[in-house]
Amino acid sequence: MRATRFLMPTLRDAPADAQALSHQLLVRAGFVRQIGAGLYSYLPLGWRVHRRVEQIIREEIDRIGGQEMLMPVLHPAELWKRTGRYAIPELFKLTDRVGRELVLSMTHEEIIALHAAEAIRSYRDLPQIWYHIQIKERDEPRPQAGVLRTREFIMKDSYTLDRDAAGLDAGYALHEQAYDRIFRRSGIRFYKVESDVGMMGGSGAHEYMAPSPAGEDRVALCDGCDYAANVEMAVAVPRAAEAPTGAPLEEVATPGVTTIAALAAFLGIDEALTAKSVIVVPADEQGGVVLAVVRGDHRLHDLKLTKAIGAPHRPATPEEIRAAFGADPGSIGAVGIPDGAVREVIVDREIERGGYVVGANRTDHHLRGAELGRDYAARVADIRHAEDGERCVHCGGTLRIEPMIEVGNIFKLGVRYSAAMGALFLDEEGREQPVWMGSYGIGPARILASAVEQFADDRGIVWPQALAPFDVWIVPIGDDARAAADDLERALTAVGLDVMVDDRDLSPGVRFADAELVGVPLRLTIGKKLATDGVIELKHRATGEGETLTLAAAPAHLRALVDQAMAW
RNA sequence: CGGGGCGUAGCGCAGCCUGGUAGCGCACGCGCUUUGGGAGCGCGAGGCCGUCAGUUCGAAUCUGACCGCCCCGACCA
Repeated sequence: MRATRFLMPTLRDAPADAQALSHQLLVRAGFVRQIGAGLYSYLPLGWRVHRRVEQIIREEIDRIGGQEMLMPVLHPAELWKRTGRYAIPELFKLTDRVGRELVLSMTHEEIIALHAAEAIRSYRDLPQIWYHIQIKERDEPRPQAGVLRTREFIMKDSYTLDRDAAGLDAGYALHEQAYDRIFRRSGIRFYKVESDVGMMGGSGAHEYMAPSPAGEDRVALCDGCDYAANVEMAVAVPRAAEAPTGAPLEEVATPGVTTIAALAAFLGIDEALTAKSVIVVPADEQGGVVLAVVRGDHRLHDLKLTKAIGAPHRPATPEEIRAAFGADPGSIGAVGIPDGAVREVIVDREIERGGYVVGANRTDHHLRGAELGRDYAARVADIRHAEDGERCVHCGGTLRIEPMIEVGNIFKLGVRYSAAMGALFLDEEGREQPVWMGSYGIGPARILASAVEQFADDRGIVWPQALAPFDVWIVPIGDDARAAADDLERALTAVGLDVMVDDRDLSPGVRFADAELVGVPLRLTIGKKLATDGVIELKHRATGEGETLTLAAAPAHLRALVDQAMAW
């Protein structure tokens, strides 16, 4: 490929609205261009990388027996109504000219189940692994960080179809193997972490996470063992608090004290000896408010509480709190709640035992020594936020919490979709059974962006060899070098390398800078030393190290370097 | 959806407060020079100043509405 004929609009300055490093560099280096909020075109450089990622994924899903197919983006709305997903706010909905309702799909469980309903008749037809690499549409409330969170993106999604839970486990395990190979081959740093199965149920899920400051997820990692979990799931041992039991319940006046910090200061005690009450209003038909209680120095985790309640929720307003408890916010507690004031009390398991200072449900008063069981009843659940620096429940090591980009996920769906769509088969006893499904996603653009985030330096992108848009970038300097560059390009192409020759009539400095910005791993400079010493120069983008070699030696040497860089 | 910010040439920005013929850097075209780390000189092209409506003799500039984009939060099955 010749730079003079290649669309590669590099910029000296990044657009002002690009925040994430990957966003800035991908635009600056000419890989992508923004069309609208969360909408991007991939220019030739970007698309080359994307296709390399896709190809790795394709090879590895094929290796575990996946069958590639292609399903439409536009679906009849009726299918989504059947599975109850039509109400998802992120689902794009539209009508055609005669008023038929359609959706732009965000995943393909419905279609897969539909095909299964038609094609799978017997246990003899199972198992199956079907996948495609297709555009997905999501009406994101807030697209951000360049290509990391977009409204339209390409996703590999595969689906396993099995006769029972054991079969699903096997299909899941195959995907664990495939995903491990995919991310290792991509060259990015990643973790496999425990993840929430979400409101849709399901029996198990993991996410594949690439550490990056631009990541939207938070993952707890143990330095002593391989425990890794999304904070939505993470459990940790908090710092110990000596909350004595057996003391009588005692009311204390706490005038003007409405925060935990003020309460602890007023009483001269550790915040960990208090209990924090949070009142929320679930968004379901049942009505009423829920009182959630965590230790005073802990944070409530919204998603954990959502799971505990079984519905999303919002904070109660001060008026709602006064109406239910007859006391101001800041003096609310689980002891002595007026009859019918709440539909449920949920306390975090860290304060299941011990006596704590709680709100007295009387403005400007608290209670000392409140104990679960003796003084009040509640359901116990894990609803607190695990914190950086807390100890691992498995090994006692130290947990740290890092931002990460979700690059893939694997999910045991069970029979939810197959049952809704009538994907049934006959087992060996002739009984009708629903197909057991799993779904497995990967976002190639996120792998691409993660690589930029993880390896870029102050000169630009540094691609892992496996993802680079070109393997080799040749900079010929001087007229004599042009012919040599042509010969070298042919020779390198002949050994299977992707080669860019920067034949632009620009100063060497500009071309070196562009080569570094674009991030191709190997750069060859053809200059004066060819005439004087018969050699050209090779420079490694990642390390900056250089060496010289002869034209004749270049093809075999570079081929070996590329192979070595992609070995794993 | 709540809060904040920004829309002027391909990119980065100034001009707006205080209304009067739209500018700078980079990039781009032509010529000459230059050729191992973002070259020099000269000439040149490129803008419905987001849109619409007001105010005014006159609007990039003042007012209003709308649209778009970014950030924080909410949301993200």
